[in-house]
Amino acid sequence: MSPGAQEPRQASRRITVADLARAAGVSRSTVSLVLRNSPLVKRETRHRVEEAIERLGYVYNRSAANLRRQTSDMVAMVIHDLTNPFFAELAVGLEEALEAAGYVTLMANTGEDPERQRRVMETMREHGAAGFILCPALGSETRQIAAMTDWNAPVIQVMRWLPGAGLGSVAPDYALGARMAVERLLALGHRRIAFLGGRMETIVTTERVRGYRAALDAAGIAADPALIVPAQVNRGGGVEAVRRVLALDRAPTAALCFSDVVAFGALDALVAAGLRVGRDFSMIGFDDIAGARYTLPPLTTVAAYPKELGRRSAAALLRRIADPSEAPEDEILAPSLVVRGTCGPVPTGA
Amino acid sequence: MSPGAQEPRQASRRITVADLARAAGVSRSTVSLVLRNSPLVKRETRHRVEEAIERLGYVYNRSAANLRRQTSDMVAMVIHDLTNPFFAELAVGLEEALEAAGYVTLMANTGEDPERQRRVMETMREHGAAGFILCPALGSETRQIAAMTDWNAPVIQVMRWLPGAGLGSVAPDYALGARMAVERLLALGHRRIAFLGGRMETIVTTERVRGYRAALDAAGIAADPALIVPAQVNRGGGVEAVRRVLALDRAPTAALCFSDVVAFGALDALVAAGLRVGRDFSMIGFDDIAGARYTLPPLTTVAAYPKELGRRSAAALLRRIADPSEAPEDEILAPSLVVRGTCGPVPTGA
DNA sequence: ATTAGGAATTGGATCGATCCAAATGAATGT
DNA sequence: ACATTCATTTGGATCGATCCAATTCCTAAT
Repeated sequence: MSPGAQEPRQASRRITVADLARAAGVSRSTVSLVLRNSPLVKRETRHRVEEAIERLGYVYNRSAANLRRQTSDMVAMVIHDLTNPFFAELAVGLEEALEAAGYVTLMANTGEDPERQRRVMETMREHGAAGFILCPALGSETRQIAAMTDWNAPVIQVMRWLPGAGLGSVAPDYALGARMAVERLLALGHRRIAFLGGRMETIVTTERVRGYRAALDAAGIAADPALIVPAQVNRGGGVEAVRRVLALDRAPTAALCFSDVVAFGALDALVAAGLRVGRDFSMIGFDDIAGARYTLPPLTTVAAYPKELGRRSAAALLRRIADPSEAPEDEILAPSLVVRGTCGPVPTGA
Repeated sequence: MSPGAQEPRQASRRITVADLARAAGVSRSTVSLVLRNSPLVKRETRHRVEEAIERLGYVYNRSAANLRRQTSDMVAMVIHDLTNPFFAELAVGLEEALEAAGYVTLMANTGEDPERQRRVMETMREHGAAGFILCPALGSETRQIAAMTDWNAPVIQVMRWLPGAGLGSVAPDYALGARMAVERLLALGHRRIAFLGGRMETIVTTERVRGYRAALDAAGIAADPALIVPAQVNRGGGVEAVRRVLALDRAPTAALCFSDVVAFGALDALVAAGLRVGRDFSMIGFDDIAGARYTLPPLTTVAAYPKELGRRSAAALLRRIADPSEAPEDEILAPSLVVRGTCGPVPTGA
């Protein structure tokens, strides 16, 4: 290529309905009807317009259409941590359902920063998002979130929720899930059962601990505070928490982990300590993320169905968009216990 | 609440610049100047308008503004698998950088479906996305992707790329990373080194295998085809691949895994087989995702810096948006080897 | 030939903000 | 008092598609 022969980008004017109208010899109105698949247009006219669309390489402008129609086909998804596999799966289920319904997804990751959360939600509002799926960042102020009720776009909280925000939510029954898990361990004869990982500032943790306590209570066992070990919600947290409880005078024989990811770390730490998981020590995770079935032994866990949760929240949001007068609902999904290989009867020595 | 007392949602008309103008006793133009922080408006006028904004609860309409200005502040991010932690981290870095630059992110997960990919990209185009970040689904047709060059919005491919699409890309130097890893293993005395996981249909895999081969070649070692074991890119794949190579007549003493996630599974399988990783068997992962530092022993791996990759691709895209005449570039990031605990000298018995 | 009725099409106004050229206001200099 | 300059402000047109009421075109019935 000769020097300076840089092809200047042809800044050709955008093709609009007016251009199509001219090319097809009809009015803008007719073109618009064709674009929206109206049955009003004569077959032959439709063909002429479609031919023009093809020939001129027309691209429909959704923003312009939405402006005029006073509608929106964008939904905002505001998540606090997409690198958490649970949320990633949720996000995928959500996006899939929204796409199928003809919506596009505006995504933002807040990284647990309430200020960033406020900012991105404001921006998305200015973009005219038809609705919001929100997993609130830690430290979100109820007052601020509750103020969204008069944003005239519905909001659904997922996974976490702010009590009293009055917005509607979709989440698993954490307490029930934890209770089911602990009951299983109790049935296997375990009496010293730990709760590993999680942060007591989050409702997700407090709910799970509540279920854990309820199961012990029901069995007439006093919960030992030393066996409740909050820790980071990642592999490191699991390793750390296991080390902590194994150092105890009377170590537990079983544990419910805050999440599968924590359980992964816990598993590693137990193996490193020379314990055979499923025989010397029993363990249950929470979430049933995709990786859970591949640990060795495969992880017994409380399935929270993240993808399904995403689909449900999409459905709930779309319902509210379709009929805004409908009152916000709190949808609670029943978890189930997926029994794999990490649990066994309490060791005789213990 | 008495029956039928359902508060009808106040469908109050949207507040517009015209309303503000009326309320503040100025023209629409002046209001618009205030909204855009123009230095032209007198301080006192600005205050009056700002007061009106506050009082009426005005919400800026970005779509309308973008329509008139013939610009867009939306960027499309089309990813094939968000549940892969590597991509999740990449997505987070990307979104963070875009948000900081004042853009919002349109997100879609294609789940490796080229047809869905085509569909969502078309939709995002109709929404007027200013640019595209694309991690192409397996089986994407080069022809179709290459056609995006005249979409008049820049496209950057991340992680994967279609050779000859002429679009620009950002990716780590996979071959170099693999080569570095294998060279390390060679330096430790290993001679039978496996490559575990990956799918030969993806360029990511072929590039990594290329680097693996190059290192062996340079050391004068003939690559044994039996030691190259493609497998699913998840924990299960790692477990499977390890089982396969351990069953070999002459099992390897070390392995480079396609990714960290594969390495997680491989680690489990090695431990289950009674091998002490880092002593009896050496292993290197690829990616350095957040979980890599928490395995036991901590995983030695090739760092590909997913978050940084996200930031880089955002930067590259923004550059191209700012100056579309700039030619597409292929940006290749140097990986580095993060040495942790999974490698050691070749066992004497071997 | 005329009319009625449905099918198909259309022009002009509209959604909300911005651009542009032009007008107004205030302040200074002669 | 008048011209000149600079700082502010402004109406009307515009971005691209859609709505609406009204019109034109057909076909069939009288």
